[in-house]
Amino acid sequence: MTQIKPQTQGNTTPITHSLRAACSQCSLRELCLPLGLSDGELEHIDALIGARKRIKRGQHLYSANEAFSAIYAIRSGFFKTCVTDEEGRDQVTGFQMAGEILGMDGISNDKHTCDAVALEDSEACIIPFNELERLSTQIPSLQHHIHKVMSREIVRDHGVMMLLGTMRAEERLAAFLLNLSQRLASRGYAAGDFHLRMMREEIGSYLGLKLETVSRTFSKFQEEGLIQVQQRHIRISDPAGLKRIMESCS
Amino acid sequence: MTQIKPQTQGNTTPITHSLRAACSQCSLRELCLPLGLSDGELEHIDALIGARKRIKRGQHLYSANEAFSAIYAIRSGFFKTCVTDEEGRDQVTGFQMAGEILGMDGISNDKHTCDAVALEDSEACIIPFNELERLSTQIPSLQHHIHKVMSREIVRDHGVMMLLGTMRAEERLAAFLLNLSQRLASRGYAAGDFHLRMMREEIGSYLGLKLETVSRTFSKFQEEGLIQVQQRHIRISDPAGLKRIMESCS
DNA sequence: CGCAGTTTTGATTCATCTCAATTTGTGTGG
DNA sequence: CCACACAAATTGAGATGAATCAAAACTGCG
Repeated sequence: MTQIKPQTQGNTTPITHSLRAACSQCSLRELCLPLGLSDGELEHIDALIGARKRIKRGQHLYSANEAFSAIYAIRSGFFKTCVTDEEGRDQVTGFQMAGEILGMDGISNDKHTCDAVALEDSEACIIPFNELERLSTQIPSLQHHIHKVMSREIVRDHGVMMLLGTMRAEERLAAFLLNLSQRLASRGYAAGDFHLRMMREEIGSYLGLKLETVSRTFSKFQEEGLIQVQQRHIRISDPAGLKRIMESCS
Repeated sequence: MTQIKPQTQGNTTPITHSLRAACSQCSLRELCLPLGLSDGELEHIDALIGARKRIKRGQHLYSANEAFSAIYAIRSGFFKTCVTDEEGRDQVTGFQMAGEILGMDGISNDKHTCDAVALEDSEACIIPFNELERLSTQIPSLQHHIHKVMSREIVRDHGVMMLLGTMRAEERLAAFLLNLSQRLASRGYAAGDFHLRMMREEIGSYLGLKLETVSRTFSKFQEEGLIQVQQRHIRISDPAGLKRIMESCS
C-alpha cells in the first residue's frame, strides 16, 4: 500500500494567531464565504471568525477522526484532502486553494473523516461551526450561502466521480489541468503558466492513476505540443487542444 | 457513447398528491429528515411538507437543468441519480432508497445538476427548500440536521471516489453488495437476500466498470460460493468472504 | 409464441499497472 | 559553494485486468 507522505512530518501543533481575520477587508471576499452578503452582515461575520491558523507545508489543518469544531476558509496557500479506508487505501479527494472552504465532511459525525494537508505554507481562517450556525439563524442569506457552499461541494464531487468512472488517463489529466487553470485564472493568476503544488503521486491518487501514468501522460502532452512540463512547472501552450482531448472520448 | 435509458420513457408529468405527508406518523422518521427532532418540532415539519409525488419506474423525480425548488425524501421505492457531462458521458452517482434525501445538488445554482430516476414505482415527499430554510432559522436542531444530511452526502461521495480511484473490479462489486446489504438491513429487510433494482449497466456505470465486467464478476463470486445470483436476485452466502475480498487489496 | 431487452459467456485487444533503471532536482553539511 | 544523499520524476519493457467485439441464452411482456 503506497502511502503519500507529507513533505515534512505530520501533525505538529500549528501556530494560531490572535490576529482577527476581517472578511470585510479580505481580498477573497468575492470568492469565499462572505460572497453575496451586505456590508452590515459582513461585520457579523468578522466578529465570528476568531483567528487564523498558519500551516506549514506538510502539516495537517485537521486530520481524520479529530473532533470537528470548525470549518476553514483558505486565506492563502494550497491544500489536499485525502481519505483513508479501513484497508489503508489512500485517496486524494481534492485540491483546494485560496477562498475555498474546507472541513464540511466533519459535520455529519462531529469528527473529521479526512485529512487536510498543506502542500505549501498556508493560512486558513477558522470558522467555528456552532457559532456560524447560530449566526446563520439571524442572517438568512448567510444560511443560504452555507447551503450553497455545501451543495457546490457535492456537485464538485459528482464531477470527480464522472472523471474517475468514465474518463481515460489522458482525459483525466486534461480535465485536471483545465480545472486548475480555470481556478487559478479566477484568482487573478496566469491561466497558462503555473507551478504544481503536488507530487505526481498525489495527482495520480486524485485521478485514479499511478504516478508513472501521470508522468507519461504529461510527456505525451508535451510531445504533442499541448503543454510544456518541467517538473512541477506547467505551461499550457494549447488549451483548446486539451479541451479537444476531452471531447474525443473514445 | 452508451446511454442508460430509463425503462419507460422519461419525463411524463408525475402525479402530485394533495395528500399531506406527515413526518410525525411516518415509519421512516428515524432514518429521514426528522431524525432527532422533538415531537413539537415534528409538527412544524408536518406543516412544511406539502405533498408527495408518485414516480413510476423510469420516470424522473427531477432532471438536470430543471429549476431547483425542493429537495425530496424518498418515502418508498428506489432511485438512481446520474450526471451527464458536456461530452455526453453518463455517470450514475448513487442509488437511493427509502428515507434518503435527494436533490441537494440543486442548491448551489438553483438548478438541478443531475437526473433522479425511479428504478421502481416510488413515492417521494416534496420538501420546498426555501420553506425548509425559513423553518430552520426557527429550529436550530433542524438547521443542524440539514447540515448533517448534506455533510453525510459529501462523506458518501468521498467513499465512492475511494472505490473508483483505488479498488479493483472485484473489490468494487463486493463493496457495492455489502453497502446495499447493510442499507437494506437497516431498513428491516433481509441483508442477505434481495432483488437488485438496477441493470448491470447501471451498476457498471456507478462502479466505473463495463456491464460485462459486472456480470463476469457476479459469476465469479458465485463460483467461489460467496453469493448466488439469478438475474437480479442476489443471495449473499458468505458476507465475511465478501469483506475478505476488500481486505485483500493487492 | 415471438420479440426486445437484458444478461451471460467467450475470444481478443488495449490501456494502464508493475517492476526496474536512470535522470533530475533539492536540501544539507562540510 | 560544492558534493553528497535523498526524494521525485522520467522512461522502458513486460504483465495484466478490464474493455471490446461478438454470439448465445435467458426473461418477461404484449
